[in-house]
Amino acid sequence: MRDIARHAGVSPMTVSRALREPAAVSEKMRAKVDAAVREFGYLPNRIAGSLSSSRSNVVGLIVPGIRNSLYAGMIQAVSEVLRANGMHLMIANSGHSLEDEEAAVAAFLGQRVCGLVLHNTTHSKRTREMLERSGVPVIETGNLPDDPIDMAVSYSNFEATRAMTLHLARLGHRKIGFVTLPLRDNDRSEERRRGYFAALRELGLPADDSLVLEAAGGFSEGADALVRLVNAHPDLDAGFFAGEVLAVGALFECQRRGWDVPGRIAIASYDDVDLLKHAVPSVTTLRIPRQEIGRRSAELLVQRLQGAPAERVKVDLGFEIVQREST
Amino acid sequence: MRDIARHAGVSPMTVSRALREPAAVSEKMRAKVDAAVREFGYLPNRIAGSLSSSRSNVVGLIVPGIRNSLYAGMIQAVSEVLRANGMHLMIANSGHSLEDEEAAVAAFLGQRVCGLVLHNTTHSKRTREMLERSGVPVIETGNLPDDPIDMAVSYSNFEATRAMTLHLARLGHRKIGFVTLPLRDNDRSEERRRGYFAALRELGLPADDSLVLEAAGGFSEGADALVRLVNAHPDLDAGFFAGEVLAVGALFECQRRGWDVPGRIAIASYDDVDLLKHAVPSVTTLRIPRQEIGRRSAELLVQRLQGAPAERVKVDLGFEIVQREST
DNA sequence: TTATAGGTTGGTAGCGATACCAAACGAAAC
DNA sequence: GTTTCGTTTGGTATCGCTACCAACCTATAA
Repeated sequence: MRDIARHAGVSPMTVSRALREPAAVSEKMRAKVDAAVREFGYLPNRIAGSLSSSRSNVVGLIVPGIRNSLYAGMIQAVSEVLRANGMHLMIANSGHSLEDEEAAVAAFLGQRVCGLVLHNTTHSKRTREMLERSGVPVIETGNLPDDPIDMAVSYSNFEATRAMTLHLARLGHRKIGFVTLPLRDNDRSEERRRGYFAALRELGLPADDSLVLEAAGGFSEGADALVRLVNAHPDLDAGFFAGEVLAVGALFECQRRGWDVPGRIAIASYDDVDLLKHAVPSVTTLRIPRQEIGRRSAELLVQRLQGAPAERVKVDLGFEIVQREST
Repeated sequence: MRDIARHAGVSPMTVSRALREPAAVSEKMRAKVDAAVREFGYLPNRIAGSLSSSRSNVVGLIVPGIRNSLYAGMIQAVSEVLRANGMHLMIANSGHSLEDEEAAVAAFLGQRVCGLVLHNTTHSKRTREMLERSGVPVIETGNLPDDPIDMAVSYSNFEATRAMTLHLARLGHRKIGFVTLPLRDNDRSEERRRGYFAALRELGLPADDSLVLEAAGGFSEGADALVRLVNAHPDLDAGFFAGEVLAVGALFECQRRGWDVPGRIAIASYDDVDLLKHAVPSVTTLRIPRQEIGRRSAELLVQRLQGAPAERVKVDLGFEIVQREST
């Protein structure tokens, strides 16, 4: 920057200003600076800028698994909002482990991110301490926390699962199996299980533990879970899968066995991905506004950074049941 | 850090060393520092560290679309290798536009990333200039570039498409349609198209332009493309889709119309995602080592940062044909 | 003409770490 | 006891930028 200033015949201060708030600098100066910047292809060092101003323009995002296409829409939305505001995104993987989350939070705070989005609402003690002490705006998402650290943007896993279970009963299904993703260290899965049982109780249906199966999230696991459920309960008339891959895996299994869906068994899924809409038959599911969650999260962060008061915000973006051919 | 030093009764220099290279500090000092660090929950400011040492531990990754699950495996692999080496990942979206890529590169260089991975091998003039001048290690991927900026890790889109087309012919298919993703600003798509025609020429089959259809990457677009191809060429006996979503969209369309696959028409896809393996029938496809590409890219960057000589490396990780039920 | 204000420009002092060299220390050799 | 060498510790300058305030314009009003 010193060089640019020299070559433009102005002070470094003027260069800095011309780049950050062009309006505060006379047209003549701005032209000189711009010319020199272009000539030398100068790129301001944001590291130095951040250190000096103790402001940064990087937001950290921690997701349980980058690989999971579920988060892709949310990540994209966050990324877009940030970019529109001249900010950047760093991503880390917590792999469903609270320790890894803690490490990622520490690393991000060390990088002095200006905001954090955590796809998780239960944290280790040290994670909460670090976050609270840092004063960095935090968004929690993935579930609606009882005691948010700062801000939360999500939907209720409990209500969503409950609603779909009631929906299946309304369609006449009496024996509804539920296949959940692993429950360990995962409050979302736990909430969903609770929602399922709450619905059964309301319906006066027997809340049989053997109707719930835990499965890792692959196609074969979905197929396998379906088969095990049907073997244990030959009168099963609906399967509700807490993940689109599980559901489609089960659907494929039905195709292989020649079982009519929904004639022999109905299949319902979680999350509205394109695949479910185009599958044959198309699959009934819960639409979770993933992108909207990402968008709102980023917007709340941006607002806070632009001076909005630091108040605990809790946004429930809801969900929707999408009835299709499979139920 | 000054505070920590005071409370530990040592100099700031010793704190800095105790944190970065514990071996260079006596046990006594290290213990004092560690105690103070723990007591105050001190997190070193990496921004200041980077500025001072003019080293950073952040790698930038630019992909055409975060949303596309294709890149997810690669991103995950990059992320894991970096984390294992104490580094971090920033992600940006180029949305298939060279201007957006240029903006992202400028932003990342401004952030003084220590390495860059670009999922693209054609760039704007200014992008190349910036990268070359910056001296930052760069990996290009997604295709094998003729004139790499620095390092390249990929496979050959041309060879892969050619090989699958030859494979379909070997299975007895004579009239093979090809559905490509949009060609604009996308050298990968262009290479694939070339590979397809090269195979037809080798086979002595007529290279009919109307056998190639351009389609955006959705399920309906795949279904639609299949229908249009069959209408134009009633004797079409195979469809090769340059994207798994397109292929499965076409497969679903066959199911809806009751067309036997591969009896009435064979379907081949690009990229080996789980969906293709579990679909009914399972789909023949090209296995592209996406994860391996991510892993190698990150490893090459890490090696370079650890002092490996700055030589132009070009790694071809190849591909594999996965023959399944659909052909 | 001088005072006053508003708008620009420049100088100086950090931001919080690390690089580099000098000082202090301790152990081994004489 | 002194010298010497190697290791550990500390001081100072600096990384490249921005915050803050002082100095300087130019124009308008008194």
